[in-house]
Amino acid sequence: MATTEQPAPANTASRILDIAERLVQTRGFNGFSYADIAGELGITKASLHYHYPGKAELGESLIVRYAARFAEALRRIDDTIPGARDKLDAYVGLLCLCGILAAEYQTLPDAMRAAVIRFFDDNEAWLTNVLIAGAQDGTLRSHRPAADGAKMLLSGLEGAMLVARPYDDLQRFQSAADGLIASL
Amino acid sequence: MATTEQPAPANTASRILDIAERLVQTRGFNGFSYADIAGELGITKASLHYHYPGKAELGESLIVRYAARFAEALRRIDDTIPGARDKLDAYVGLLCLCGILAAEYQTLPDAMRAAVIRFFDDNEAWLTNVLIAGAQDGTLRSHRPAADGAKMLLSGLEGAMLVARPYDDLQRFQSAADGLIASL
DNA sequence: GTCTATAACGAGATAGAC
DNA sequence: GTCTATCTCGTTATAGAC
Repeated sequence: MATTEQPAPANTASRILDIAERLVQTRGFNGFSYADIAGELGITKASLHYHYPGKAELGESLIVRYAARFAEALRRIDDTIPGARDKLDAYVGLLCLCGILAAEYQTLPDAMRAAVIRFFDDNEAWLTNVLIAGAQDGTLRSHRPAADGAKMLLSGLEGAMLVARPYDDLQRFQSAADGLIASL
Repeated sequence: MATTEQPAPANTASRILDIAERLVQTRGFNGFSYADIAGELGITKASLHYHYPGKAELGESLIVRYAARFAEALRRIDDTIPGARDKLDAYVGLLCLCGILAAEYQTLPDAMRAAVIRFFDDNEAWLTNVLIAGAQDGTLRSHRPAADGAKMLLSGLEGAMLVARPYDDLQRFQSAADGLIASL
């Protein structure tokens, strides 16, 4: 039964995060307000404060959830994709939220700053492992230490997202990303 | 006479831009207010509106001046540095303002958006020329079309600035930049 | 060219009823 | 859990005196 089953409508708290996440990615953390979320969700600003006492807590929950999902996605890549190069291709499709938060870093609440740093550190560690594995099995050239390559790759991909943003051009991002990976 | 000559104290209008430029680079365009500038300059917020009617006009003047200075610096590089690789090293030292504006793009006044796009386009054109020259005289490898290399280099450098920001680590940026250029 | 004073608005946030 | 009502603050901006 229940042949017309819909995906369970998420509870309010997570729907708030869904909307906030989209707004952060397009306008930055300082570029949206409680009013934006409330309007879109059809409830009042006051109700938002029931779920998240303040915008800092909302932002922290946001980035914690994002980091957890990201870590899970990385695990899935590790479990299902063998080749280093293919792993990197899959990785490119994940990256999103933290670039814009890096740009806003100086104006973010403390808890969010720490989470942003942690996110980059985790990404770098994961990338380093992939580059090491790729160098060992010969699928990637290794002209430099894997840790340096990981830093450059992360920087390059975040930058490609950043620059592609004004052009509103996903293709621009994808080809820059492809070029970066091809150079490894 | 005038042995103790100081650099002529800039007029108010340009001192406003000086302060605003520094604030944009650290906090983003939406991360500072007229009050910040007024406080630092020792005048009132109202006086700022005499020089720049609104924040959008201030932002536009800011980026126009920045782009002009940047173009002049590029000309100087072209005039004084022969090698493609050395040109790129000098270029890395210039880059600064526009990365953070790219991140904020969706929330910028229209006039600023256009200027941001123009800035990236100009940079890409200049880089493309340098890469072509370097390929012709053999000082740079040319594994891909110069225009693609220019896009990747610009993205990579802006990204390196972006990611280095939370770590407050100029060395991190410099080594990423060196690595990018070395890969050419 | 700079000031005081104030307008007009939007932001995040709180109290208390339902 | 959501509402109405209100508060406080910071923001951009304007009017008009000096």
